[in-house]
Amino acid sequence: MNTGKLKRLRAAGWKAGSAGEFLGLSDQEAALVELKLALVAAVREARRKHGLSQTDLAQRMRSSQSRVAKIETGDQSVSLDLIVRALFAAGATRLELQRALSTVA
Amino acid sequence: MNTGKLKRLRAAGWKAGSAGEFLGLSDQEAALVELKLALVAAVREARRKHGLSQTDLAQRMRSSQSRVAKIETGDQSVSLDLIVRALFAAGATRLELQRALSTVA
DNA sequence: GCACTATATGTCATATCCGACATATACTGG
DNA sequence: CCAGTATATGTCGGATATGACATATAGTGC
Repeated sequence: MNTGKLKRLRAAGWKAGSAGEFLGLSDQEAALVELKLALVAAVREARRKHGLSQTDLAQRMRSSQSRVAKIETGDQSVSLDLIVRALFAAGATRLELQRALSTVA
Repeated sequence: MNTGKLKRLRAAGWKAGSAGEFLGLSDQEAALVELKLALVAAVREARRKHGLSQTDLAQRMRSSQSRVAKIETGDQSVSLDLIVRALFAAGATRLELQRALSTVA
């Protein structure tokens, strides 16, 4: 077996670390979830701003109405990629994307 | 009759089925690719800034060195979700993420 | 009540992504 | 040269996300 690799991994450890640096994975995942929620809100806003229905947006993304609904309701099966694609397809600009990120708690 | 909606669409320059829609999709995809590349650069920057090797970062993300390498080389198998998770795991703040987005062409 | 539109929810086959592993390259200090 | 470290690339089985479809709910105009 490859114990050498394990040793190297252990030796490498978690560098750059004061105690506070030892952030749990859950914190990172919480940040990602909050980020997604902020963008999801931006999608709905951008879509309505441009007078599009979910079906309209779905066509622009080459997706389906049900998937757009899942995007906007924060369904856990929806990736960040899809959210951002929806945002652009809904006519949001990069600046609006940045602005949406500012609203993250 | 729901002509109000059509008016709003036209006013916003969003006629369904127009040539602009065709171009729109490739523009949207180009925007997503550029966005990913900007974040990928930010990952490498944040990782080095905190003195982490790819293996270190992989441990923090509960991933593998090879996947981190793929993230940083812009491998097409890497999702935006994973890039952002890497960014946070590398110790980047939400502000740094926003700043990275500002560098998109 | 009925037809129409918009949005939400559940399911499913398949497409895409993931971690892991092997391995390659390159750079470093004995 | 050799051993150790860092990064890159190819592959693969299993995990997750996707579009599509059916269907549900709710609102509007007739």
